[in-house]
Amino acid sequence: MAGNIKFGKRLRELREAKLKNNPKFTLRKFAESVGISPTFLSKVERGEFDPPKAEKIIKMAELLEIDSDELLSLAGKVDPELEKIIKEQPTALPDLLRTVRGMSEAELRRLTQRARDKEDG
Amino acid sequence: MAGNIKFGKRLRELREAKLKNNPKFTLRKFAESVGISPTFLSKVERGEFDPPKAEKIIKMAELLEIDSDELLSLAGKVDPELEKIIKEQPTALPDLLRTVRGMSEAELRRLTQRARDKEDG
DNA sequence: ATGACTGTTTAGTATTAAGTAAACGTTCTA
DNA sequence: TAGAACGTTTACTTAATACTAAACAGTCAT
Repeated sequence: MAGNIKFGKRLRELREAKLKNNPKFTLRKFAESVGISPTFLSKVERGEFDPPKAEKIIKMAELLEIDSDELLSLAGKVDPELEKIIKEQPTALPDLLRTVRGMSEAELRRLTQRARDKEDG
Repeated sequence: MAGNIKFGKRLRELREAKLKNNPKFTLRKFAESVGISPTFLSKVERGEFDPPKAEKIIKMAELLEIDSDELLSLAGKVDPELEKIIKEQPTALPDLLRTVRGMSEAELRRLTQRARDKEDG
């Protein structure tokens, strides 16, 4: 119930942009497509309620045709799929994450590229 | 309430090993040190209740003088600190994790070592 | 044979997250 | 001037997680 206004503002912005050329993006209709009540969406968009759970946020991102990581991040949540990935390597991946903590985004991108190279080659 | 017997069995094993040369590790006293009731610990150790939340598991690992990742992993949980790390790089780290998914532990260790080298050098 | 300490059982409670139904005032259209 | 649709408000609900207090039965030392 604390309310995250950044998430809400961005969501309304994205939804209203879509609404301009698609009448399926009214608050009521969008809420229905996502699987939540208009009541709840209204309050979330105005920061009166916390963002919905990750699953609903991912659904929203799909409908809005954007990358779900942006909305998840604004909501202060992490894609639950990442938790699954970590659980598949429950000692090596925590170690990796703790090691890369503090690295810049560019460094992380280079490391990711190197990991990808390994996979392919 | 499902009950995770592997976590419980291992916990009891570790606690009873400690108890052999330290009377502070009875079920009641250990429960108190961790900050949970003996009722709850008894049921958790016998797999009748789900493991406690991550924070309590980490406290247990400290008291037992073991690496918390083992217990967290048995409990099917992830160190909440990792979520914080991901949120610090909310696009690069999800990408990295999705990229390394499926890599063997040895490969992950090599990658971690490379990340560490970069940091130091 | 009592008191002190075990772990266990019975019977629940507390907290938090994640929402909802229905009515309301406003605007737009027919 | 009625009907339909919009976003909002009021007043609660539901579901899951994470536990707890108190009584109980067994063991051990005194």
